[in-house]
Amino acid sequence: MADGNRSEKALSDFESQVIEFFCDGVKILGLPKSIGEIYGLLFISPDPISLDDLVCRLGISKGSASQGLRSLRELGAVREAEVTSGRRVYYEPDVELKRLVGGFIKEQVRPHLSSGEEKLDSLKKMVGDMPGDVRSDFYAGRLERLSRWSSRAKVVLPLLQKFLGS
Amino acid sequence: MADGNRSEKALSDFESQVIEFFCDGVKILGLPKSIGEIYGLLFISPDPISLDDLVCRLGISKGSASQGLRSLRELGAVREAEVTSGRRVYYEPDVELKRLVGGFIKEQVRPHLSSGEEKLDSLKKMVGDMPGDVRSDFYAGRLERLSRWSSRAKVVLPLLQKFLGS
DNA sequence: TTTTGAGTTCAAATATATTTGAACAAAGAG
DNA sequence: CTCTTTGTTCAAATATATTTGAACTCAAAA
Repeated sequence: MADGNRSEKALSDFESQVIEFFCDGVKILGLPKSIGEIYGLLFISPDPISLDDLVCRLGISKGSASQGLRSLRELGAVREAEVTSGRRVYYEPDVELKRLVGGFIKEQVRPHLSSGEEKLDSLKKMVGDMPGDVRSDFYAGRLERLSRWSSRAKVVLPLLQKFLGS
Repeated sequence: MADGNRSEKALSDFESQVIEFFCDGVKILGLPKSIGEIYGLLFISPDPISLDDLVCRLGISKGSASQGLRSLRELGAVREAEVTSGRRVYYEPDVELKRLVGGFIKEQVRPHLSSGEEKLDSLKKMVGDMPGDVRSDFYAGRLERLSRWSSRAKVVLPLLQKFLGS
């Protein structure tokens, strides 16, 4: 059933530019370009899109599309649509800034903060075991400062999400 | 004048771990590892440090050290110390979270936001020139949403800096 | 059960970003 | 003025990250 209606066409100039817009965006976040392409196309498409659509329209490999979609689902930026015509899965974007930011913080930021705090604790222990001289006092002060940075971040992140939810 | 007192020694285990801590940190921000190494050593050193010290102690090239220092100065994360014994320049870190975040926002975030807004305007113009059908209404809605994201960001960033300054 | 098609995985290929090092510039010392 | 020392630049080398594509799994259809 060759479906002339659907989306196998090349990207329009408009679509390309929207996609490029998102590529720029995800680059700032340190995510790969393909993620931006996929989310961009989903974002600007009125109807849900399947993996094969992404492959055809963006001209990327099935592997890229599959991995990109997984990352986006993990971030909560994309979800399966209800459609499910036949066996194929269709996807649609989550377009709520609050949820996008929340997902990014939860997946990309918090894990780093946690592991950072563990390392900080281990460093503090090292300083505790040092002979107490001027230098170890300096070190303790610096580590204290890092702890303060970390708790600031822990206070600010939820606040940030709250502000973006309005 | 071989100065046995100063810093040509290999990094202590403690110093290495602090530096690694900062390398992890800058990676999240999408900055190169050498930036983390340089800032890390400055952060944990009681006294200002010269470019040559960085080269010797971190085992990086002069080129890397020079470029890394420049980036850090542009970010406002590092400044020249008063010392200036002889012709050599010594550096010290800025350790105020508020200023570090402020510099990062100003140098890395705002430029992207600005160029993003320009691209958005151009996209809106494209939609304005489209024949007015259902699809162009959808596009206009999506672009409107992007505009809202952008203004949210512009409100939140100064707020963020304010909170970190307390 | 066998076949078909959607989707995943991962090692190799590619693309991108960082680091190096040698040539160069600038400025004080002799 | 010339020599030395300090630091910069940038093309090439290296390291890192992403993308591809072929082999695979899984589940539904025949």
